Amino acid sequence: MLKEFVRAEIEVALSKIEIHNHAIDISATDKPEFGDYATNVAFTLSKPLKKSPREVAEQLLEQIDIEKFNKVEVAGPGFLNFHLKDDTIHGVIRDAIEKGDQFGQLNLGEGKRVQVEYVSANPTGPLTVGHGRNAVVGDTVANILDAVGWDVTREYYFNDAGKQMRMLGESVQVRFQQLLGQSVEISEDHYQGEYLVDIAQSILDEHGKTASEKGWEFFKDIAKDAILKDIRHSLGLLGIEFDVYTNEASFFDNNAIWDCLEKLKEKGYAYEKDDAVWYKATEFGAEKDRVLVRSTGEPTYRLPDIAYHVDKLERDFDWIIDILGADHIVQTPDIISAVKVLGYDGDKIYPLFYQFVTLTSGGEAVKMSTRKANFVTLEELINDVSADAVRYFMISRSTDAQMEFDLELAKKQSKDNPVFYIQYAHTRIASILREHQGDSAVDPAVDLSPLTEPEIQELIKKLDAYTDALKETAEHLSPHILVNYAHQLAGLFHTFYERYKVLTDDETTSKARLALVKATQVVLRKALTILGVSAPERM
RNA sequence: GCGCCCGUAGCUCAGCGGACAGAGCGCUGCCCUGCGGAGGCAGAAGCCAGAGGUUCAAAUCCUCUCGGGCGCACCA
Repeated sequence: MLKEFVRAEIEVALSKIEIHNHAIDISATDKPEFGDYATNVAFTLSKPLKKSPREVAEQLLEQIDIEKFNKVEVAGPGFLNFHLKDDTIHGVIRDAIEKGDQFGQLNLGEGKRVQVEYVSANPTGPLTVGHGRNAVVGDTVANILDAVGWDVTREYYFNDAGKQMRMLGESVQVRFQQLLGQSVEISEDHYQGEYLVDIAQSILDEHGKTASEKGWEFFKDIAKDAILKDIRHSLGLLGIEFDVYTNEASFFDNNAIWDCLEKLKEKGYAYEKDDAVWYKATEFGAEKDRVLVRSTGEPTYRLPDIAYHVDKLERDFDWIIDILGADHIVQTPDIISAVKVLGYDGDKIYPLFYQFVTLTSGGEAVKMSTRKANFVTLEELINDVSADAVRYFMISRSTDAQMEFDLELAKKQSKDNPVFYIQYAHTRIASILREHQGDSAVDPAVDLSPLTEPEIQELIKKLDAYTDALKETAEHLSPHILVNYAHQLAGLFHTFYERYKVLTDDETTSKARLALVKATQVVLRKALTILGVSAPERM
């Protein structure tokens, strides 16, 4: 890495003036006259050395091995600017071609086990656009951790127990009865969606009128299976698959929830009041205590959630990441504190919150409620703008940012989606390689000295920055950092492509540029793969 | 009322302690007989919500104010 090359030289220079273990910040510069990389160490050393930043910089400059650089100079109030030698920069291309898929690998996870739980949508209806952000963020975070050396388990928590499932069963039952011509009204609490009419119809087709003698559980089971199948289909379109599905109902079946409840009572963190069982959340700073078991005897979602997290911790993960919408911020601390009360290491649980996508259509707000059935399904969106565009959109911004998504605009502009800009760069590369006898023409030992143009050197430095981008993306669990990186890389490639021909009259130049193109493909492909976006040969 | 996130170009958003603030879309004008124009180049467009503070250095950190979103269920 070029940055590390610079860092090492600064460390040597610092040690000559008896400074050790001082943090060195190096940044890529945004102006050519500032060189390739710059450091601000002179500022941070200014105080301890009791000298002005400029003086420190001058002193440090004397200790730098100038021979290893094209030029090193003090600039502005005390920046130290490094101009690299062409040969140093060219090393990046050789590295990328030689290592291929192994280029820029990091092993931050060291094979440790992480579980990423995402989507976990209730099986009460099709996935909406809102679920899409959860799904794509979760899947990409899993890809990132996988790329960076973690042993990743992707998991979907399936809420197939509780009150909402009864509502689902009853809703389908009502629809079924309506199909038989009975005058039954669907109630306010029920799920209103048309998709339940379809399910009711399929039940009628398959089981006939006799099904009317069955209870709501019968309708619930069929509906649940049909909806799960539909959810998996939608996710499949985005290339999302899970390693493990955990059913909420299993924690009822094996009594895990009641074991948890007993232990919480024993430890003094659960108590009875008004016929309900409460969790002493106030002990951990919450505003009020929370209900674990309703006065009806039915647990709230909280109790199985606690049992589920105990289950996760017993499965020996080193890290547990829950991908959650902003509406879950208040309740998550309860789960973590409860798990700690039960003797587990709750600090292993990391909730990753994302802000909501608000939907508009031609400027008009579109509300999303599965129960009221006025939603746009994820699958509709995928069909309208393509899976790649949906994935790109969902992770192109910080998870902390609320996003506005205009359906009409998205459909109209789907060709202008930035994802195609990145993919087009890859397509151009693939096309060039086709025209030039493909990979076989790329020689890692080729003479790269013709690559002196500033635009080309910018591109090479960006290739080198891949590892930094990946590291930052993984450390912050922020997919959008890698998205921005890929976009910048594609931009620099397009500039290069417009300005310089790969096939020229000069064979040395052609070979060198071909190597650059190949190196760019290696890196672009790696980034796109992690983002879950295809790297097409043709578009 | 309390908690969490956000207020940066007309719109959607990057930048989150460093040297004159960026991208995409939209707008204006250029560039295809040669590796794919889903592209490139140039331009217009910003008191980085406001006010204090910390720092050699603040869009970036702290405090307050004003806007917007999401929560604060015996729904999940």
